[in-house]
Parts: sequence; C-alpha cells; structure tokens
Amino acid sequence: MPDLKKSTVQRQIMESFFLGYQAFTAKPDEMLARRGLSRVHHRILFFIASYPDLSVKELLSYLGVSKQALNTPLRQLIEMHLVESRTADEDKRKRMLRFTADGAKLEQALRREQVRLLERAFQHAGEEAVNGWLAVNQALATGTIRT
Amino acid sequence: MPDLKKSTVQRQIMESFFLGYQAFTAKPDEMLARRGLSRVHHRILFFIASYPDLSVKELLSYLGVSKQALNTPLRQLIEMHLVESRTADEDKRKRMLRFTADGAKLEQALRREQVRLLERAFQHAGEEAVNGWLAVNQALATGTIRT
DNA sequence: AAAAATGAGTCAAACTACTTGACCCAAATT
DNA sequence: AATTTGGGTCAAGTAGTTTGACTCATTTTT
Repeated sequence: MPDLKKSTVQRQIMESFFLGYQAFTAKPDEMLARRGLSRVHHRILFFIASYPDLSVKELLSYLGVSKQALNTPLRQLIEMHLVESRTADEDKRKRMLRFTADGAKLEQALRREQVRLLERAFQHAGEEAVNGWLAVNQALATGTIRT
Repeated sequence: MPDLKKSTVQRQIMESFFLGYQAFTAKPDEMLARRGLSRVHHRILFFIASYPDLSVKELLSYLGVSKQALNTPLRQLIEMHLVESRTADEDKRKRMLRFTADGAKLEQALRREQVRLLERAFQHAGEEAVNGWLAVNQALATGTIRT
C-alpha cells in the first residue's frame, strides 16, 4: 500500500489513472477515426447498446449535450446505416433508436478491443486485483456520500 | 469475479470505469471553471508540478498538442501569476516553467480534492481493493504503447 | 566567422464542435 | 381548441484546435 500522504505518490496514482483511462479509449478512438467518427459517436453507440430502443430525449439526457450537438453525429450514424430510428407505437412523436446489423457489429468490435485490453491488464494483475479495481471504480462512480 | 463473457457485464464494467473517471475530474473541472480555466490548464499545472522547471518544449511533448494550442492557456496562467517562466542558465533560449506561490497553492487544492475523492472510495472498498485498483491501472497505463 | 538548427513566440486562416435562441411540424395532453 | 411535448432545423456566436509562415535570440555545426 503506497503512502497516500506523499504528494509525489498522489501524482503518480493520478497519473496512472489518467494514462490507464487514455489507453482504454485510445483503440476505439482510432477505429472510429478511420471511419470519420469520434468519441461522441462512440458514446451514442454505447447508450444504444445499453438501452436498445431508447428515445432521442433519453439519449440526450444521458449524453448531457444540446439536441443541436447531437443532431449531426446521430444523423451521420443513421446515414451510414449503423443506427436506425423507428417511430414508437405508443407515442408516434418518439423515435426509438436501435442498431442495424452493421451498427451492432461495430459496437461489438469496439467493445471487444476494450475488453481485450482490460483482460490483458486483469491477467497481469490477478483476480484479486480485478475485484478491487471494479470495487473502487464502482465506489468512485456512485459517488460515495456526495457532500 | 463477474463473468467477463457477458456483453451486459462488459458494458457495466466499462460504464463504471467511465463514470469513475468522470467523477475523478469533475471537482477540479468545476474549481478551474470558477477561475475561467479549463482542463488544459489543469494538465499544464499537473506537469509543472510533476517536473518543476521543465521547458516549454518538454511540456508540449507531454501534452501532445501544437505550440499554438499551448500558447493561450500557458500565457493566461502566467498573466494570472500562477506560473512563471525563467530563462535557463545553460541555454538562454529555453524557458523553465515553475509555480508561483499561488500556483503551487492552486495545484495543491486541486490535488487535495481528487485525493479526498479517492480516499473516500478507497475507504469504502478496503485496502486490498486499493492495491488491486492501483495494479490494474498501472497495467493499463504501461500496457499500451502509443501507436 | 558564417551558416544552420533550435527554442520560444506570434499572426493568420481554416476547421470542428459546441452553445443559445428562434423557429417548424406532428402528435399527444389538457 | 389550446397547449405541451418530442423531434428536427437554421443561424449566429464562441472556443479550441490545426497547419503554415514568419520573427527573434541563442546555440550548434561546418
């Protein structure tokens, strides 16, 4: 256990978190860039994968951007036949977003690369470490007792 | 140990990594925003803290941006008397960057908040988990060489 | 000593990505 | 019938980035 009181140790911990996250996003960034896509597209794909048939409004609230900012990248994904929007039955104003076959394939490819990277790090660090890594990320993500 | 073969589990792991990193950067982002500064400024401060008296060229290579992109935020930090640039003795073309007293104080304040957040998550997850978290981050950070 | 290279800095143009504000349309709600 | 909502678009403004060209002082090479 490193000494969390030392500022140099603190910076090293922060740096490896930063670099680890960088590494985690580097490969998908590169794969998307080859298709002229960016990280916003990746986030869109992620949420469509996580919540299939979600509406545009829901997607907007997840992304936390203006609808004008979403407009272009989402339209691109639709024009590239990676995502399709169908009007919902219960409410015909709503558009439900889901993958086309190609879109699902791309999302899988992106995720596969990220999982591959994680698995290699996991294998190197050991099972006990993995559980710890997950637990700390979980604690950070859920904001343990926000003031 | 979660089942890494399941795509929903994979996405949950990726999501908590993403959200954890978000949480990690949120507080400094907000503190900097109050002063009209952004994440680039934070990165500049981080590298000056890690490598005091580094040159502009070194800083550029760490940041991986063009010198035109660095120009504005660095000048702002200097004008706000958070950073000072002194010409190096060995090579009078070089400018060595270091903190002023105020700059050092700001860097400490930013780091303190991030460490506080980490400590809370660490406390929640336990010492064993912390070591695992650090080990996996380390593996991720060093595992992927920039292509 | 002259020429070339280097570190730092600036100006300009182009591009990307985001914002807010103002609209439009169709469908749902009141 | 009137209002609200979900989705979409146009426009102007802002921020941040890039590449390219150039200056200036200093150091290195020839």
